[in-house]
Amino acid sequence: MMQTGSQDSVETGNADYIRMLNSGVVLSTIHSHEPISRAAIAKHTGLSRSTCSLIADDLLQRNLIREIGKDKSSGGRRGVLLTMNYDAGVTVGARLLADSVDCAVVSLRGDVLKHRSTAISYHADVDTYINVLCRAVSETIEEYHAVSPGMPVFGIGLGLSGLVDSASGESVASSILQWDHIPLASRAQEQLKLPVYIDNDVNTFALGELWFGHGRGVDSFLCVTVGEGIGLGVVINGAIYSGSHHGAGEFGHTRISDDPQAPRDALGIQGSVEAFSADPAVCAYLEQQIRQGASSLLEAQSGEISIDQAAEAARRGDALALEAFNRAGKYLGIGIANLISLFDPEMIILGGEGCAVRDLWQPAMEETVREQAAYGLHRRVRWKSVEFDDDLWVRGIASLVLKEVFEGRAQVRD
Amino acid sequence: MMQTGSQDSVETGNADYIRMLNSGVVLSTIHSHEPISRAAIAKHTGLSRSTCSLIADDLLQRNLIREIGKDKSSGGRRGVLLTMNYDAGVTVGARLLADSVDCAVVSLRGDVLKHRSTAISYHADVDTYINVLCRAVSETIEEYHAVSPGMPVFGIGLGLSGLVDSASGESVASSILQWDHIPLASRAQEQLKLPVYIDNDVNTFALGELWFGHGRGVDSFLCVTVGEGIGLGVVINGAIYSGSHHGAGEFGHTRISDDPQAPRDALGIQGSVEAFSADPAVCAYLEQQIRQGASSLLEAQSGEISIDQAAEAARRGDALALEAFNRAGKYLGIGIANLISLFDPEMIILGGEGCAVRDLWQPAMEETVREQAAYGLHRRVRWKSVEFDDDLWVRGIASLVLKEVFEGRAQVRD
DNA sequence: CTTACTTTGTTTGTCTATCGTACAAACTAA
DNA sequence: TTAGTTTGTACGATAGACAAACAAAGTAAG
Repeated sequence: MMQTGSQDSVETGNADYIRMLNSGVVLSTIHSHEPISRAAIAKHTGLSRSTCSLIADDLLQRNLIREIGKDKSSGGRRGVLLTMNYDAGVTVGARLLADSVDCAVVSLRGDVLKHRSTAISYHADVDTYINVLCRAVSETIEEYHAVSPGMPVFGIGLGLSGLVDSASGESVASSILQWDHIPLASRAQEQLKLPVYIDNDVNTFALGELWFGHGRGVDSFLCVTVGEGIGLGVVINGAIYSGSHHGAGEFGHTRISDDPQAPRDALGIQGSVEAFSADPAVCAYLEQQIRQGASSLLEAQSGEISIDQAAEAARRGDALALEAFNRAGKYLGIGIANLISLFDPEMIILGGEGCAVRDLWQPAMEETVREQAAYGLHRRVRWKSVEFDDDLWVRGIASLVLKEVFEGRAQVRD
Repeated sequence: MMQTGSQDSVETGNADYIRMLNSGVVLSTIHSHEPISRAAIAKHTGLSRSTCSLIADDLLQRNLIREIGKDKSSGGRRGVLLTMNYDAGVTVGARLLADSVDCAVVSLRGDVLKHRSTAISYHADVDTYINVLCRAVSETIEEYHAVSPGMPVFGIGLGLSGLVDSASGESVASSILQWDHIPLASRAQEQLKLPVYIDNDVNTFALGELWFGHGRGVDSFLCVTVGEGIGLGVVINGAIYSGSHHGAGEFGHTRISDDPQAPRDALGIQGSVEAFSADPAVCAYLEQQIRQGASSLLEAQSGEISIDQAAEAARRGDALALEAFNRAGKYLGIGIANLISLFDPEMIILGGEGCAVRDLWQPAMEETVREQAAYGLHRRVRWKSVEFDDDLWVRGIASLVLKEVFEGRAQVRD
């Protein structure tokens, strides 16, 4: 044999494949309907009772699920209830930020068991950053193991902003960390001696919602995050969509204004959603208005205004601050209405740091969406929002590992 | 049995499913690499030679493929070459427009064999429209059968603008035909006694490109059509994406301007791509500028200006007309740059009636995209465009039927 | 022309996963 | 106690994929 041939990357089926497929279906049915009996799984999935039994036995042997007591009777023999085996081990999620690493141990239930933040000097070089990152992860695991000794760790998830090639484990481009084609996953894996998975942080946020949050059982939805930037995680057919070059979901950099005076975002793009509605944009707008003589509680402020100060002023009734948040909401609404027109999602989930002040911008956002969405599609969208919580970020990132575990690729010891 | 149970719509696998899957893979390998031998198919797909042989025999028996002579020898026994059996039958595609029906017989190769347009009185009621439509289809088939008697017709595809539920065969909402929840497919099927499939016309355009055009073998791409409106067909993972409520791809109605003076589109949305860049928008802009006293070759024009007149003036060097097309291109560029940021497609295909004057707006469009796309993602997009041709629309619509045939759901007689 | 070597397509036997049916166990209600 | 349900398992049938063996058909060298 000279060469294996040019193997197109098409998915073909065989007995193994079909078992993997059905196994995954059974597992996710248990995950989303637990506790549930074998017979009920059969009804839900359309698989035969015998097949479900065989698969369940297999999952029990692999220690991925557990039997816990019996169901109520529905007229006959009581079913044996199955649940995920959430105590089989834990996962780790770490969020890579410009000046710190947020690291957490997360249970298979999605509970954050240990969470710590480690400072990193701004613009540290790549080697230093990776070293500090790995030490932070190791120490977090050690601290956790001091309390729960011997608990297996399935793997480490890393989340960062920018373009990330999750398949190859490479950070392709990151505006915050200034990284360019860094083989992050393999380098971290070398040091940590555990499987490492990486992805864009907004994608992982969406993944967390898909596994644990509002997105459970929802086929396609969008996660819009508001904060330092504006992010978008796209879930289509129950899977993250990241485009052909890992660049899908750059919602913050889409333009919604043709005004030559419009502000610019971090990438220098003018009139983008981020340039109007991200936290820094709100602050910059306020500073500019005050410089131009607008009256506000904040004008006493010397120099830069923080988003917290702006929110406080707005809550005290400051007209200028209220208008600044309104404006942000309005432009975010234009962008989100565009998303609805393009993706027609089943659900939109709002998240991110900016949700802490959601009450200040959401009304304006919703009004704009109502005015603008084509064919009234916005009325069919289910809206959800998550209270801001750092745990949600790391939980989502840890879900990267979870996906491997639950899809049967990770081996679970006793 | 009280009820069948709540059958989630998850895809489970069994022996039939896997054969269908592999059959489809083999067929599409033949389609994209024909003529090709059984052994070469095995190399391409990763399936074993014996499986490929069995599947090929099955396809031969079902008359979907043919053996045509032998391959050149590559050192040993010569392989038997297989191709699609393009002569097994034909399909029909009909495009439903406000005042006419475009109907064509299309070969399995994608060639348009017979094409005719039938006028329909503007705003005819639903019953009348469907009757005229069905008669137009029947007559087109008859005319074709007069030349090629006895050729089997696999089915009819119908394409129309607006929201279309292709699964249930319902036209949910159509701004052009003023239809609301019309069970179009079943009603046409009753009269025509042939399987009828329907979808949004831009989706079918994309489908045509996926099967026959630039999209062959491309995993995810976007089709942007410019004309009376601005449309978008989204292909993700080799399949049309139409959203949760059939509303995905309403690109024309996304907003790219916050100017309170911005024009409105057919749905009344202000500052949308369609309001700036569709053909009527270009004409309206010209008329407005002339009313305001701008000088132009077109000012002699009494009343309305057509897009053809505008194009002619531009080609003669008329500064105002040139600027009008430039402006349309610039705004389309903003919209397309947004699409790149959101979808990160492998390829973008430009089509539609407006492509007849593409030279007048494309440079401005491309320049805007270059300036604006985040992370330079636009450089990785492959650009294609199709010369405007009415045949492309009906070919795409007929592909709806083709999909059924090639995926093995339609039965092929001898 | 003969021989050695390749490649293709088919045949055969083995393996595995699903499914339907049958059946025992477990439970309810009359 | 009995009749009827529901659950979980066991067993045989079926179907698909695959590997290995094999015959057919070709090439190339001597």
